[in-house]
Amino acid sequence: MPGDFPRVRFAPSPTGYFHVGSARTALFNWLVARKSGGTFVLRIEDTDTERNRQEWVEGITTAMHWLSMDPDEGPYHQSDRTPRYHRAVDALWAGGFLYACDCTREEIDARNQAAGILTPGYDGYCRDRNLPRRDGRALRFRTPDTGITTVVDVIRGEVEFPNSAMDDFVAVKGSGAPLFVLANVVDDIDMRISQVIRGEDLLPTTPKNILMWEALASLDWVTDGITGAPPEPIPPIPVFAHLPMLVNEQRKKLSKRRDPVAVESYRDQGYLPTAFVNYLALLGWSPPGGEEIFDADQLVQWFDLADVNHSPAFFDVVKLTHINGEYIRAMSLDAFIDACRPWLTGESAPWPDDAFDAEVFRRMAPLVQERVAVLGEVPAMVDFMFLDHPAIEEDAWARAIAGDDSAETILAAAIGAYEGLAGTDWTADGLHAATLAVGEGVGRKLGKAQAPIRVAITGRRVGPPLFEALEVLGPEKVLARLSSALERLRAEKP
RNA sequence: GCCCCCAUCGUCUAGCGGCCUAGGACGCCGCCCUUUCAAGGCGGUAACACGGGUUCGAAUCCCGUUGGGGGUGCCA
Repeated sequence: MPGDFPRVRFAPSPTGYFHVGSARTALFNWLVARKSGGTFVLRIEDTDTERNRQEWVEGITTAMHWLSMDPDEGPYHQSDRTPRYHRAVDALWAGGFLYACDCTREEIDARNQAAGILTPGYDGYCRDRNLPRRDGRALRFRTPDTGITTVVDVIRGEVEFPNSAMDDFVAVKGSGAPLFVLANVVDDIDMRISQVIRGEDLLPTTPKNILMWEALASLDWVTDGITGAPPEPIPPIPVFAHLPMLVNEQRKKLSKRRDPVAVESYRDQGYLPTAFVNYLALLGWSPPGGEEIFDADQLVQWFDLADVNHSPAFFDVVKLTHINGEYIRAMSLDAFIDACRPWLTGESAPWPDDAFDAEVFRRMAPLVQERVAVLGEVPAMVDFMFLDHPAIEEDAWARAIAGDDSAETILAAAIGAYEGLAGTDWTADGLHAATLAVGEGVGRKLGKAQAPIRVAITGRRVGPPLFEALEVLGPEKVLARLSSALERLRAEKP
């Protein structure tokens, strides 16, 4: 029920593609809303005009839709709300919570260095200079010198921050543009957010949020009724929940530069949204019964923020892939075929569109389904079906044909045996029996005997079961490829 | 430097004082099945960071150490 409490929000900054860490944060917010009948708000934090672009906003909503986590409200854009922030700034200024500052970063660093202080923070130089507000001067928030600010966190309990360690942070740029903490808090107030669920990297800024919230509350401000409800007094400070970081193998926060973090790229590789959500949920949380595979309904039913772990979790693509494989194998044949479609036609297919035969694929699909872990692997499993002359991998040729003394005999014998089958018993069983006999002729079990044939036909050493594939491919192509391989082999012989 | 968070197999985790000679899953190894590869079945490898307490009893509670991470922007 949109409008109902609790009200949670996912507030990404559109500075790139959709990050898996963001997806996890969005998921946990979405879960809390679904679990409790609350409202899931999407807010775009685009106050940094230098780094934000509209296309990234579309990327976020598209990816959220793909994961079935559409917001109940929004997206709201901070860039649409600047007048509102200016009102907040005026109120804070009038209340004495802000002061103007014209220090540059260089000046601050120089002073700190001269004083022999290694602390990179602001030294409070302008605190009592009573500089008037003027274009070009930043506005800093005056933080208390003493006391403690306590963050109430559902996951971590009460976390205490000494105010003395907090410097006077910039709330408004010299240009007059609001900065993160200010916009964030004003929005959470106006949108009546009751629970803030976000990454642990934001935990250290939370006391600033709280101080800002308290300042605004002391000004007897009113909300602007953005939700459609009538304006009312400032709501209480939200309860927080800081989710453990998602890290790479080096145990460092996932970075856009070094780690594969784009949700879009997982989609393009053929990961299923259901499997992706399933895996994401397993990072920092596990269901009471210990199940590892579950659907969204079960997840909503079992999920509880209080059960979320405290420690960082490695985003393990190997395990994600395993889970994706489980999902693929659990699909009905029709669903699998349907899901494969994007990889079978158009640019992502290694064959021309008119070479693709849906009926042929349907016959191969059950064999393919249990052999792939991501949909992107499908084309390579069946390309020999749709390519007139599938390329033979060099390594496969070298190992299974050129490097096998019996290959020539096997290929020749297979041609003879298969010719006899054409038109009479061209079935997987018939081909199986014939190949078995060919193998016996050179003293080989089927496993070894089929290798040169497989490579000659498919170009690869691994693939779907051979005889089923040969049956579907038909005698004409099979015999042609065997002959051509045999010719090449003889031609290459010294 | 300062502030904050975290600490069970390689990885994700179960464990919330006795049920733990620590369970599951992924990975890895071996065997079975087998037409390659998968899938499946069976088995194996592998962890409570360290030191003090508290307690009849500690992976579980407290303190410290060490280690890791995050923050410390006129980014979010």
